[in-house]
Amino acid sequence: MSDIAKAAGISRQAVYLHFSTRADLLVALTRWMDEVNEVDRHLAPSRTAPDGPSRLAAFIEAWGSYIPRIHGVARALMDLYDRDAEAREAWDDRMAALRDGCAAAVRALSADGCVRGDLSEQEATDLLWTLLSVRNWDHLCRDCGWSEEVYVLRMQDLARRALCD
Amino acid sequence: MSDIAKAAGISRQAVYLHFSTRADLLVALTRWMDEVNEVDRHLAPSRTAPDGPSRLAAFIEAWGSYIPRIHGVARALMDLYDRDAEAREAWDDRMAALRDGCAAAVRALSADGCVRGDLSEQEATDLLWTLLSVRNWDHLCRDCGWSEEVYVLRMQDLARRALCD
DNA sequence: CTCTGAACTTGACACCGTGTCAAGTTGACA
DNA sequence: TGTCAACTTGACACGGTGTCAAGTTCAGAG
Repeated sequence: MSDIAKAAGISRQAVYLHFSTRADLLVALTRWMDEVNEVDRHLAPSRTAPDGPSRLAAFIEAWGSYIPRIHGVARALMDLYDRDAEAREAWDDRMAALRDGCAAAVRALSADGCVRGDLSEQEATDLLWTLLSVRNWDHLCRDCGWSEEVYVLRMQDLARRALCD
Repeated sequence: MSDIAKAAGISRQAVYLHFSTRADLLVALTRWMDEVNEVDRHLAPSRTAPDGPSRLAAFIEAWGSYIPRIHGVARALMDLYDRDAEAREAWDDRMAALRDGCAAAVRALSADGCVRGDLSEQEATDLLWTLLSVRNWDHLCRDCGWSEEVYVLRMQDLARRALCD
């Protein structure tokens, strides 16, 4: 909070005039970032994709270009996850939104008959949701040094292999 | 530290007679758990597997039965990661060990000519390493409610699909 | 049997970060 | 000119980590 106040050029106490707690600030920040980043506009190509596989690819493409922009806040939010109920709620809410996207992609695949027979829609969604986690992006792009482009390409490929016959 | 002292039936200060910091304690705990869990013995079936694919499967099997036992400590160590250099070192060390296992599995696959042509050995290792992360286990087995058996089966399948033609 | 030293005790204290509170300042604008 | 919101300084409580000092307990070596 001191650092934030310093960066904003106000006193530490003044920050509390706007956000009641550190978690509250982070939550407001996520909301603001969603607005600024125009999530819906980025997701449009995914929703209008002609078939299951291209919808999956477009979704991963959108997600892959979104993560780097929210990454810092996401990390801070994850850090608070175990210690603050509001932060947990905010994070769970964002992750639920991601899961919805995954579920929609899986349904589109399923409608095209592309999903493996031995995988329930739920399991397929779980799997995709896990593959696309922020942690995995972090691991591949930060720890392993993959570029964002390579991440998207490899993840598109991986998801298709994981979910389709 | 208070909780640990209470659980051990000694005073909080006495804990510091044995472990200089919280991180030091966690690091010692990981070492001790590795001994108790006989990591090497569990990894033996993987090392003696007749071919690449079965080595991969055996490795994932071993890892999948190992994670639940270290999970609590792993979480605590991950939590300290950003705040304590020693904890970071300990965690990185364990993850490097996991990566070695992944690299060995990839080499075994490669020797059998099973690895996809468009994937370098390093990329394949990165991918497997990411798939097998503790976070992913957490996500699938805790958040998604997969059983440990299902995790192993699905992950074996996923890894094969991800790495092989 | 006594002395020593290791393991432990109690009871302080410093430091840091979060969050709270009170009293005073500044400046726009009705 | 007076009011109100945004801000200031300066204090404080609380919880967690880590430190320090002084005293206790007890097994075992001499």
